[in-house]
Amino acid sequence: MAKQNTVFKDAFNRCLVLLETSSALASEPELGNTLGVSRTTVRAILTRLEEIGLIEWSKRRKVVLRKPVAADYFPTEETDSLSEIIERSFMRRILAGGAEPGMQINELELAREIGTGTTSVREFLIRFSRFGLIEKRPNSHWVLKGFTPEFALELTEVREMFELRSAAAFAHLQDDHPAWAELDSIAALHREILADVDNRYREFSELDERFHLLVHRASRNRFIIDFYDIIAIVFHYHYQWNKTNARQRNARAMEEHLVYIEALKSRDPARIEDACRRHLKSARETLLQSTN
Amino acid sequence: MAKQNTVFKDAFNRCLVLLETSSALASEPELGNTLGVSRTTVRAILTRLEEIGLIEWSKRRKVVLRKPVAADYFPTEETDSLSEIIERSFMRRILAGGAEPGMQINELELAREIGTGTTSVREFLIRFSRFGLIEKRPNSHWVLKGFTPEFALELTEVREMFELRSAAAFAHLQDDHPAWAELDSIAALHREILADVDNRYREFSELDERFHLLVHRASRNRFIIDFYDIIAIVFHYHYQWNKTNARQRNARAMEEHLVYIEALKSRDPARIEDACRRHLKSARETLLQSTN
DNA sequence: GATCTGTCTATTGTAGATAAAAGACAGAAG
DNA sequence: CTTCTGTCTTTTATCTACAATAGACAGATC
Repeated sequence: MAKQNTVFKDAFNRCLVLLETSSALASEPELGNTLGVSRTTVRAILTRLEEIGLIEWSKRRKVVLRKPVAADYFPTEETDSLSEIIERSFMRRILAGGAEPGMQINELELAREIGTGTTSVREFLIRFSRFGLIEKRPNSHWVLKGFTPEFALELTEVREMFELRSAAAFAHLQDDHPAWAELDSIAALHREILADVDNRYREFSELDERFHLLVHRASRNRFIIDFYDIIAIVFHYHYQWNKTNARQRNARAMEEHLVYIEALKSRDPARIEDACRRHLKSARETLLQSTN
Repeated sequence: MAKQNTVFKDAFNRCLVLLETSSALASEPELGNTLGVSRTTVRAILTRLEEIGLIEWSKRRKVVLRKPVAADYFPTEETDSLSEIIERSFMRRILAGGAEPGMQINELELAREIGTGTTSVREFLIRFSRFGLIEKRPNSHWVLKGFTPEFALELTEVREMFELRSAAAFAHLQDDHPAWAELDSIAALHREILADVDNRYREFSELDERFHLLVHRASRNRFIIDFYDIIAIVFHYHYQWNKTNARQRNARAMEEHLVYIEALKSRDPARIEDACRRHLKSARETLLQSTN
C-alpha cells in the first residue's frame, strides 16, 4: 500500500454520524468543509454511501434512503492514522514498562512490530525527538533517554516558568476576549464532573489539557504554546497507564483548577501566582511518582 | 544513489590533515575513534590512501610514502551531508529574501531545486518545524510563517527567561567545574579578537554560540539547552546574510560579553542579572532590525 | 453571477529497494 | 590475554514508485 485511506474512512464514519440525525446532505464543497476534507474525499464518501444503499446520488440530488446501522461504519482500528498508531504503540513501550534508559531503538524492528514501513517510523521518531525522551546518534541508532525523574523535573521546571508567565498574561486579556467565556465553560464542566466524580473522573485528562492549553495560549508565544504539546503528551499517556489513585488525584486537581480559575478571574497577580504555583506543585509530584 | 558517502569523504579529508603532520598511522580501531567513524569507514579510507599511492598498507604495517597534496582531498562540496545542504539552501531562501510569510512550501519542488529526493526534504522540514518558522497542514503543504518581528519577539522572550535562569545557575557551579575554565578561555578569545577587531570580527558568530551554549548548559535542563539550537540557527544565518554594521555590532556584543563574563565570575546574582539583561536587550534589537 | 459538479493534475504519505556505514565475531598477531 | 585484522551481518540514509488526498479549472445548474 502506498497510503492508507484513513482520512476517507474516518470522514466516512463522521458523515454517518451526521446522517443519524439529519435526513439531507449538503453540497459537496459544504460537506467537505464540515468534515474537514477535500472534495475528492467527499465524492469517495458519497460513492460508497451509494454503493451500500444508504443514499441515491445523482449530481445535486442526494436522497437518504435509510438510517445508517452499526455495520455501515468502518471499524475504529481502521480510522486511526498511521502516525497515531505508531505514537500509541511507541508510548506504550516506553511509558508502560520494560524500557530501560540507555536502550537502543531500532527503526526496522519497531517498524516490523507495528507492521508498517520504516519511513513512517523514522519520521515519527524525528518528530518525537523534540520531546526530549530520545536522542539520535547520527548514522546509527536512537537512544532512549527514558521517562526518568530527571526528565520529569526538567519538564516541570520549564512548565512552571511558562505557565506562571502565561497565567500572568491571562489577567491582562481584554474583557471581551473569547478566552473568558471558554474559561467559564471549563469551570462549569469542572463542577459538573466533580458532582459525579466517581463515574466521571476519567474525563479529567481531556479537560486538564483544554484548561492548561487555554492558559498557555494567553502568552501569545508560539514556543510556549508549542511546549505545551510535550506536557500534554506526557500527561495524556501518564493518565492512561497509571491508574493508581486516579479518582482521588483527579478530584484534587479539579479542586485546584477551580481555585486557579477563580484567581484568574480576579485578575489579582499575587492570587494568580499563588494558585498557579500550588497546582503546579502537586502536578509535579504526581508526575514524579510515576517515573522509574 | 541510496546513500551519499559523505561520511567517508569527510573522514578521508580529515585523515589527510592528520597525515600532514604525522608520519605514521594508528591501528584501525584507534583511527576510527580519532575520526569518529566506524572501522568499516576507516578501512575504506585506508584502501583509498593506498590506491592513490599515499601509503603502503598490509595488515598492521602502514607506511606513509609521501605527504598529501591539494589534489588528494575531496572537494569540500562533496563532504557536506545532505541535511546540511538542504538546511543551508532552505535557510537562504527564507532568511536571505523573497520569502513572504504565508507562502506555501512544496516538498517536491524544493527537492528538485536542491537536487535531492523528497524523503530527505520531508525529514528536514519535520526537524525544522520545531523552530517555529514553518507549520504543516496535514495531508497538504507546509506554510511558511516567516522570519517576522513577532517571531523575533517570541523567540527572544523565551530566550531571556531561559538565559536569565541559566546565568543564575552558573553562579552556583562548583569551583572545580570545567565550565569555569571554559569561561576563562572564552574570555581570553574575546580579548584577542577585540584587539584585532577589524580583521577578525567575523569570528564572533562562532564564539557567541560557544559562550551562550556554555551558559545555557549550566541550567542542566535538556529543554533549555535544546532551545538554544533555535537561537543558534537563527543567529548563525542571520550573521551570515546580514552584514550591515557587522563589525560595529560584533564589537559591541563582545564588550557586553566581557562584562557578562566578569559578572558570572563574581557570582553576584544582581550583577549577573544586570549584565545578562543588558546584553540580551541589545541582542534582541539586533535581531529585530533584520526581520521583515 | 454565484455556487455546484465533472474532470483532470499536483502533491503528499507510505512502502520497498539499495548503497553506505556501523558493528559483531572469530581467529591472528603482538 | 589484549588488541588487532578479516569477514560477515545488521542498520541507517536515501531514492523511486504509487495510491490517497488535495486542489484547480471549465462548463453546468440554480
